[in-house]
Amino acid sequence: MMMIMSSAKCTAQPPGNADVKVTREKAAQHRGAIVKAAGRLFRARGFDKVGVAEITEAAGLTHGGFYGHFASKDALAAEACGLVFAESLDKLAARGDDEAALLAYLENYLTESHRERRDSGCPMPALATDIPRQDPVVQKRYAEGVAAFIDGIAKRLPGPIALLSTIVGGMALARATAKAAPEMSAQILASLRAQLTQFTAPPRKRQNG
Amino acid sequence: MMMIMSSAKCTAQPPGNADVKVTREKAAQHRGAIVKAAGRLFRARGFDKVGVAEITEAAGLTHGGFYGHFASKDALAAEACGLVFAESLDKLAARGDDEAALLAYLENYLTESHRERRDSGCPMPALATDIPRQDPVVQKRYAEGVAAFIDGIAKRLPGPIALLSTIVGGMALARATAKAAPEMSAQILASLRAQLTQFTAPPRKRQNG
DNA sequence: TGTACATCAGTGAACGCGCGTTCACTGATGTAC
DNA sequence: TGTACATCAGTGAACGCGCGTTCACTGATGTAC
Repeated sequence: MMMIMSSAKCTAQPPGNADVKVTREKAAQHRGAIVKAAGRLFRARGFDKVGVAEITEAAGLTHGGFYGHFASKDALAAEACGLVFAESLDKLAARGDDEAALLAYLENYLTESHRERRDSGCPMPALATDIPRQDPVVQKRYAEGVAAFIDGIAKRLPGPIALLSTIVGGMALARATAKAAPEMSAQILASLRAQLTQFTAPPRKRQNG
Repeated sequence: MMMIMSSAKCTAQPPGNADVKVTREKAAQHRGAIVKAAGRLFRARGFDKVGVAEITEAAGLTHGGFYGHFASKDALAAEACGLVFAESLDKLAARGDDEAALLAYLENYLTESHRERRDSGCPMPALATDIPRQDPVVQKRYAEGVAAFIDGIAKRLPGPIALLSTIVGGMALARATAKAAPEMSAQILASLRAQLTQFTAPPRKRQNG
């Protein structure tokens, strides 16, 4: 209204960034950066509260190119889910194959530090209640991750399912109550840490799961 | 384009339902129906995946009148959170005050039936990972509910925090893996049910939480 | 090695949709007389 | 008890916003010769 302009696009100025195309190697790095950013953001806030634009921006890109890398947001979610489980399993593996290694892992798991780093922490309590509503491929990746954790624990201690349920539920509850009832939240973690030794006791009657 | 009509509203026909106003008692029932429907829908799909329109429709109303009952969707979420915890605590209380009552409650808790009835089941595994991102009042109601459950368990058995963490985490994991790995999901619940007797064993060394 | 051109990774505007919230309006309720 | 009117619970259209996805376009990459 103020300025009379043709409706043709303004072609005088280049569109901001000069590097619109990039090496294939660089493109692969971009793809990896998107998956990594998605892994952090999805854990931090859940699949549905993080947009494609925010993920690509966190990876240093714009959202338009996203669908050159992934068929859909769900496809990215599945890949990110696989990645974060693989990373978490690596953390456990890096500590060793024996009972002491697992206990060290669990001591670290049940801390306020882990509670606050939801974006880089264990994907199981971070994503658990979102999963049933996600794409089947995401659910598959999650279930594979849970199975791998059960196996990983079983290798080091008997009764892996009870142990996994306890730490996942404890962390979820500690996070859910951290702001409104910080003392109870800390008490949940402290209580579970103190009971870790019970899992190392020799098997009593049966050791299901 | 096809029909020439004035832009004035069509006043010839009454707007559908004749009963636009209603008894105060009826209005209070409507309010209760909204909270109840919200309690079910929020548990089933999470706070952010359920809209105000869907909730009011489930209560037999339209969305326009919602803000005559509640200041915001968050305010409803807080009230619904309080309601579903109160209902769940009542279910435990209804079974009695002793250890056997709690075990009966837990046996029922750790079932596929409860797993599938997320909308009417325990709010803790249904809402856990959503809570840290919700309104502070919602977080407060949730934390109060968790505290009440810990107290309710402690009244009947020692070690309430480990027990609560186990069942909440186990149910969350069972639900998250139910579709992609149904056998593992069932195994999680079966394993935890089988281990319930361990919680009744006389205290060994310490009984934190 | 040098050149000409096709490819294609990335950009940014745009689309359609659903959401939380607002608002003018309706007409039965409930009250003042 | 009867009447006249103010109240207010509920309706449905509309608003602004953010989202997932699409698309015309850009220009460096990488290849054919």
